[in-house]
Amino acid sequence: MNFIEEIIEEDIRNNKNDAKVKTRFPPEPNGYLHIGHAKAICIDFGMAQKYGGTTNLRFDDTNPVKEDVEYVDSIREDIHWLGFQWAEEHYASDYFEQLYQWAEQLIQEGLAYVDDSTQEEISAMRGVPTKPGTHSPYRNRSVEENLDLFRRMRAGEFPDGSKVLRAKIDMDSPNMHMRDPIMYRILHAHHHRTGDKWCIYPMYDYAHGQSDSIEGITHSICTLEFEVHRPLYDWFCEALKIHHPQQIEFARLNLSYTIMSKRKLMQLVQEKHVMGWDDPRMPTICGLRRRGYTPQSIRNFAETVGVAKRDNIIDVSLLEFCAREDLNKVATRTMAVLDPVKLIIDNYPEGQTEEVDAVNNPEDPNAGTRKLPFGKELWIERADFREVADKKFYRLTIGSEVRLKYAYIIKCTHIDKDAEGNITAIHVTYDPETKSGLPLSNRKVKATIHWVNVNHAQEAEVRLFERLFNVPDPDECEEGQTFIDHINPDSLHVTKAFVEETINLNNKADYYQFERTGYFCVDKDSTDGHLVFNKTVSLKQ
RNA sequence: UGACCAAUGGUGUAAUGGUAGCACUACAGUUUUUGGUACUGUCUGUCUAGGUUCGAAUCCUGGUUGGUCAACCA
Repeated sequence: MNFIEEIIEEDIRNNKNDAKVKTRFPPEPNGYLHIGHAKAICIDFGMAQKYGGTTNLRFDDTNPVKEDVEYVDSIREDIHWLGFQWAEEHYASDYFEQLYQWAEQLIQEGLAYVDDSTQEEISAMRGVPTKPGTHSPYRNRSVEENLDLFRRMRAGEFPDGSKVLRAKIDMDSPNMHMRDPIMYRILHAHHHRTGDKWCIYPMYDYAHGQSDSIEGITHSICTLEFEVHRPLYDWFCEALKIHHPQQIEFARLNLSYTIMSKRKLMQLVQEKHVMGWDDPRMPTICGLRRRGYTPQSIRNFAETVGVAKRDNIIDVSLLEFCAREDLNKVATRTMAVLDPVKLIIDNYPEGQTEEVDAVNNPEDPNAGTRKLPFGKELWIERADFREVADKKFYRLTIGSEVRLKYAYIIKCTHIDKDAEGNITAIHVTYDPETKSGLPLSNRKVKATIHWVNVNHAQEAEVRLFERLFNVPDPDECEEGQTFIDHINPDSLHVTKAFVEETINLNNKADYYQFERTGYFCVDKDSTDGHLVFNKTVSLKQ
């Protein structure tokens, strides 16, 4: 049981909130969701599910200059894809009028004032964490003057940045957020939902807790950096005498060999270090989706990393483990040769083709079988043959035997080479008595290799991905460096492969395992005559 | 020279005063028509110094280390 569950169970025992649980996931629509958000989503929705409650989706759209509907749509899609359904969809901007009324109420009670100081002056008066701040000369304006000014702010009488509304709290507080925090700023900006109705916009601290309160949220779960905001969250709820949700903070997810900051991910996209937000190398949810991760694997990952308050860097190998674990159960097996070399069965009848049975998924009997065309000339992996083999290599070498999966046991006799010494063909003989299913096929051989028929395979593009960064913590930089300097210049390899001809856009599985190689999925760049596969993750070697 | 938060194997995370466990990683072995899967095993841990207690990873005090906070961002 994690510490959030402990808090919730304690609250239920004490019949707090009538023993109900209601959470929310509150993204700002200013970027795409990433694996860190996936963790938060799994916690927000997971806690409510576990305790019989519901979860709202609320867009924290209080800053019109950064936000856009493009992001709203992608966020909705990503949450659904992950497998969660929100009870209600809300927008902080839906509460602007209520928030405004509450602001007037605080002014009436002498708890808020309009400040004409410049940004620089306010910053200077706020002081530093180790030294108290000083009072603004506007701090003791009358209620009437404050009210008049605030109403004229709303009416649009003042230019951007000329005035702000501040809460009157404590300029001596060791917590910077309590030093008369700004509640409203003037922004003559077009909002993606409210249009030009408003020219003053509430700050996060003035909007978030009250939005939670309006929705009747019981447990407002967020990341650690908001811990210092909690006294302010509490202050507004108390000052307004409204329902007071409990803010609970947990440590955000960090993943080795990647970055998680929205700003930096945006930079990767804008500077074209990647193909887009959904580039399979990106830690975004849409990137992982395109990479071939299953929603289940991401949910398992979020469950496995746990929830605590200590800073962490999760090893990407755990994410990869979760991918393999789920993909092993659901991926359709197929034969694909990524680095082909021709194999010729010299004693196999010229022009003959026979069908062999192949299992679609050994982990799932219901997945059935399919027929594969076997013949005299096959493609096999170049790496499955070695001219000089050491003891640990037990695949094909001159004089040795291996099994061609679902077909025959073969023995290598000799090889052809070109002028440069590259192997152009591998000659073998087969034993007709060893066809899979026949009694003699049970003979022990050291290895089984995969193949595709030269005359039946189709060519496909395969995109292989390496880590986007070549250091575990790309944010750790030497003087004068940035995370950009840690980008792995070799993170994308595009190659041609031969795959079974049965796969096409009308007849494709969601997830494939290329036997003995790894997990792959069909990329959206595919067209009818040209399949593109993305490698999700290798099989464990 | 501030306040707040946190410290358990290489990485995460449990143990809520009573046998330090689990997962990943790494390495061995068994099974296998995928060098996959499954199964078994091995290695490695309570930041530090005191205190309370029959007994401390757990409670207390000091220290050390890491993180957060000084946007009209969220």
